[in-house]
Amino acid sequence: MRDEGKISRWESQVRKGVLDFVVLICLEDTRLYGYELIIRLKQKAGLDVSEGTIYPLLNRMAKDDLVAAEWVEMPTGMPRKYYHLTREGRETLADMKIGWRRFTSSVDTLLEHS
Amino acid sequence: MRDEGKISRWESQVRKGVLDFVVLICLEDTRLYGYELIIRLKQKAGLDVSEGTIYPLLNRMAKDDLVAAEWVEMPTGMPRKYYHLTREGRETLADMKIGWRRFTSSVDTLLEHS
DNA sequence: TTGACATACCTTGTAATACGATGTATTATG
DNA sequence: CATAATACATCGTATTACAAGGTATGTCAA
Repeated sequence: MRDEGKISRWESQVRKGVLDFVVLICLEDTRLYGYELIIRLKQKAGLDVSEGTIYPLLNRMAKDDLVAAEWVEMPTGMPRKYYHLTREGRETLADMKIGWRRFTSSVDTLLEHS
Repeated sequence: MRDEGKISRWESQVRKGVLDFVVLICLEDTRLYGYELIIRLKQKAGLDVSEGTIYPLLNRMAKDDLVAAEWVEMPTGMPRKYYHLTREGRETLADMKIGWRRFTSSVDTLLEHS
């Protein structure tokens, strides 16, 4: 029997590093709140990210001034904390895009040469 | 002034998850010893991986039966520990290749839709 | 010959962080 | 009225990359 656990553990590892990146991508054009981000990552990229991951991550990025947030009272239900990119966040995202392309083509080169 | 640290910390994060993957790729066709692996990752993929990273990683993968190793005495210098893929390592690598493609195209989809 | 450098292995400590579990509060639904 | 969904948050654990430091051998220039 094939050990699925080893693969999913690996996929979790891969997600790890790229999570900041995909979150910034999602926030590039729209303001989103945490819970929405989780759903969007699932639907648009097939990424299962838990709440215990996303909320500390958003806090971290806010502390690093990559994103900023404001509370929005809803006519009904819980208030939402909407996040958007800061200027610094956009600059960082631009750098990450370059880094991402460089990195994936490195891996692809390795893949081809084998 | 632009904060380079934030990017390089991120790149370190990205490498993290994919490191097992690229190491298995490198071992797909040839036997390599740890020190050689470090040099090869640097030259072929531009990945700076330190010894404190690679040796524990190889031990971990050996414990997981993805790779196996044998000592080879050299006519001169330190003996080398040559690693090669096990059958299980090849199966895992095949799964990882699929996972890698799936994952990168998810990210690319996000990138295009923004 | 001595000291520096390269090769080659390893371990220990630390810091970062993903994730499950758990908790709170509100509203809708069966 | 209980359950589920929405929406936030935190805590503890486990994983792990990496710097720093250690061991050993060989080469080569000063």
